[in-house]
Amino acid sequence: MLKKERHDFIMRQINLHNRVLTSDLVQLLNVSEDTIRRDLQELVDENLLYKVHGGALSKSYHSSFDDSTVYARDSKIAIGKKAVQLIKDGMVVLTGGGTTILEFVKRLPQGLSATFFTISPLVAVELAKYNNIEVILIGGLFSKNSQVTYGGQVITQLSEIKADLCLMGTSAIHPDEGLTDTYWEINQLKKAMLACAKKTAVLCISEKLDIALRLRVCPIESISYLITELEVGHESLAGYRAKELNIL
Amino acid sequence: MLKKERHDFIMRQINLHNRVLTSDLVQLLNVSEDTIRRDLQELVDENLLYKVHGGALSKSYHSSFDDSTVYARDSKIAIGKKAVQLIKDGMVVLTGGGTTILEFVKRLPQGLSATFFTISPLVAVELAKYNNIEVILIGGLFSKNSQVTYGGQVITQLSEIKADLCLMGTSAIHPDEGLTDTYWEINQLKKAMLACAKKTAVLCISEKLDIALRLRVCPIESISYLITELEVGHESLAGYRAKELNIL
DNA sequence: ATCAAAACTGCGGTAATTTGCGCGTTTGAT
DNA sequence: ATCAAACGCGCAAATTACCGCAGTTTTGAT
Repeated sequence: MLKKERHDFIMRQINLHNRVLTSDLVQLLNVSEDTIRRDLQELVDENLLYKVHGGALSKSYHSSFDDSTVYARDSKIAIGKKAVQLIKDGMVVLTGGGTTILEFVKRLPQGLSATFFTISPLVAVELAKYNNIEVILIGGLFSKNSQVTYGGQVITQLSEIKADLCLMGTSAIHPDEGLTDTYWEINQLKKAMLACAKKTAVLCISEKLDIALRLRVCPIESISYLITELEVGHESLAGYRAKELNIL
Repeated sequence: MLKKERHDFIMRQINLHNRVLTSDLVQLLNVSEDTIRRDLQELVDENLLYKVHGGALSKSYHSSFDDSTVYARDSKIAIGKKAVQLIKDGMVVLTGGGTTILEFVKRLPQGLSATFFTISPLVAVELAKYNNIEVILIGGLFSKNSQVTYGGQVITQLSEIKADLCLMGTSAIHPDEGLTDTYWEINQLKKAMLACAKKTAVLCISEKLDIALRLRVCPIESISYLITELEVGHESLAGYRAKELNIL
């Protein structure tokens, strides 16, 4: 393999995953560590990436402030990490959109082999960074507010899917009222998503607990897992524990 | 064997494999290394390939790996501005993906009222910033390389659309060979896109001119507009002017 | 057809690039 | 504090690139 090809390969990995480990590159490209280190140094000289102990990082990754402006990001990261535990090799997963789901996707293990359906373009782009994940983006009208696809076409396509697990963010959850939402279309969408998955996990930062909105998506019993940033035994979750859904 | 024959042979290898090793060419063509090196140098002078230590790489191959900093961004912005002129209120537009298309979208007038179909999640997200544009994202398998949806489902959905204009980026364009591409799936996709639009505009930075890859998408006659960053009268476009497509 | 100029090719010698390895140093986690 | 992993530096071997030269072929004009 020519040096230029290695450089291109490395840059591709960087653009795809925002980071790369020296040891991984050694295996993937089948050259010595020294060569990789020299390659990385040359790419640094060309101002194309940052080098760190153990590998390299994307330049744009650091300069993009997108992440830091995410509301309650720490909570969402914690939720994302917990949600990752539910994912096993070979699973068919359906996800919604939203910043919480996005944090979850970013924390999936590199080698994971699975199939993901999603209605969120941003989630799809993030999922595409994993080599062994097949990504199917469900198309339809694109919602400017929620940044997900919706409408009849989406619901029709959902009805043809059978997923092992559905992961969705939430607008509001309440022990008695269950999942609720404000917009009719989103409401319909969530119902369709629930219907096509064996199990459903709801990702929910604690401040959205105990709230009920106008439109009912489903009763609390339809949910398999509730994932918040709180400890499992936290008192705020008492009302949900009584409903015998799994709390993570 | 004549020099011209060697050059053709080398270019064929390049278009086929995107790369070629000097040592291989020495064996295949049964000439000295110096001759090969001189051949490669001449092809570089003709702007047909990149020479690297140990061999040469295809130009289009190289540009298909976009750097994190958008490659040739200024050119793409210029192309985007020209493409905007083709868009009128009420139009139904179909777009592909890629950084050039993205620059085009960013330069649409704010008040524009139109319907956009797209196979690119990133384009969809960008289009969603316009209040009066209806965005329909065409769903399907998501390509990790091209960052667009593809596959049978996409093609089926495309067949149900009738668009006024199709805007697509390009891997390579050639006066005689027309539009060509390297990947089968993308090739099929582009054919389907062409088929469902009344007119097609190809957005193409000048360095992708006069290149032919393995798979044929369509002859030059199927294209309505060719948009490059060059002036309309630029000499590089002479071969295309003869084909009576509109050059912007 | 003939001859000179230009182009092409291979060869020898030299310079530059690339790569892997050894080895002492630095780094980061426990 | 300690230790393994990661790092950087210099060196040597191998490969590749470059330069000038000479022999051969092609070109083009008479």
